[in-house]
Amino acid sequence: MRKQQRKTGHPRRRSAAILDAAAEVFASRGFHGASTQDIADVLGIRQASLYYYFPSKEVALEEVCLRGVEGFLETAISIAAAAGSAHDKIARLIAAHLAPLRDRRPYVRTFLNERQHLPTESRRRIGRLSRAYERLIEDVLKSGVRSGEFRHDLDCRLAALGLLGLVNAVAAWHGKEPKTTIDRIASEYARLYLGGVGIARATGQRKRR
Amino acid sequence: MRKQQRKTGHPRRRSAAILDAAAEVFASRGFHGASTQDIADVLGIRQASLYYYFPSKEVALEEVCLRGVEGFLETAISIAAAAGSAHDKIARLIAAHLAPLRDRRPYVRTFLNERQHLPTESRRRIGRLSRAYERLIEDVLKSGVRSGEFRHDLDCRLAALGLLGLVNAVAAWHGKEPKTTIDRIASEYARLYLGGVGIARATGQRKRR
DNA sequence: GGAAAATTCTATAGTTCTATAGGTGAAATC
DNA sequence: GATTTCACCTATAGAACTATAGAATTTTCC
Repeated sequence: MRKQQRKTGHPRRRSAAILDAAAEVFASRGFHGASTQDIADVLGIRQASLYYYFPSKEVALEEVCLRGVEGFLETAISIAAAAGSAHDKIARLIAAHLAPLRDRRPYVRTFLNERQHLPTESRRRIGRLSRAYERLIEDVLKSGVRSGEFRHDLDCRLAALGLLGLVNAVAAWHGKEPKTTIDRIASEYARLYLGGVGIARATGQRKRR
Repeated sequence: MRKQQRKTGHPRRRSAAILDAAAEVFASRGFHGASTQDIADVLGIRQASLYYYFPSKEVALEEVCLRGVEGFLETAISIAAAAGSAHDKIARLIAAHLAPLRDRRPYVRTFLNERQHLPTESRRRIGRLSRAYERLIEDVLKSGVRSGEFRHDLDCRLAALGLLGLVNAVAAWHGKEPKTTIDRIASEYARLYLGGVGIARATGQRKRR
């Protein structure tokens, strides 16, 4: 008399679906706002059945957050290490930072908004990752200042934080904004960040009213 | 055998202190992560005593969020309506947006991060406010494009969202970053947003007065 | 000093939520 | 075709949390 339909398939597939559901629910309602019941509802299984896949809600958060950050630092390191102008590197860093939003937005959002609720240990570990990432951006900016590409009086720390604010905010609205592909955002933001909103290479002073 | 010290003073004072505590706790642990017990602990009173000041935790969130947004739209409207270049308006909008972080950061943070948990009605109301605010920024950008101050191919919608991302992120780290005053952030971000990180000199953001 | 108002207390009902224990049927393996 | 493993199930213990009721204490005001 069971009316549920079993999902057959490889175990990998199923745990992935479980984690997807958790990410979805954590992203939209927040870790504490989401109950394990909510996650189970998405999957069409019973609340207690989730505990076959993870030992606690907190561990589920850890796994989601982990998938939310994975790759970020590595990719950024390889971009920074490659040859090229600071200009190009910043543009590539922006594109690489936004790319994961295409196929794992709920994971990224959960990482960004809910990592503060991780247990102390993993929160610290992830905090170190974040700081390394920030420093890496800051270093690229500094190298751009040294090479003369960027303003000599640029506050690289503030500029790095600004860049992160700019790109991280995308996770919050992308998907709701119509007709805005990740590619488009990346190229527009790169332009914005590198050259500002103004007319970058105009010769004369703008007219003022 | 009561060891607590009563805070005497005007009723206004006391309710303000209660709301401060709620804002503090909501900002640092999130609405659902914060218990009424946590708020009471900050104040040194019993959990149930809070219900003398508000009828439910949700209403407390409403009041905190309301104080978190109040003034934003009004200030922005008057900046947009005033005379001056689009350049100046953007700079002033940035400064005005950051100003409340000086004296009500927990309120602003709670608004930014927890408004999604407001009951439907007030969430909608506040949603409308936010959208009006976004549109206003977008309009200033558009006027800058028309006047020739900004790039003719600027995507004003994206640029407006970018500006908001930039400034809203400050709420998350200001206070932890050492030696970074709101004034300094405002002027550096205005420069960044208007002229980018590169050595653009075209548009007259020079200080004159 | 005494009445009224304001503020906090104790005690607890009632709900919601996480997590555990043990069972069941289907699928995979031998 | 018997056995083991997998992926769920039911039932519930136990903790945490919101909110109410009514008493007690402190402060304000005359």
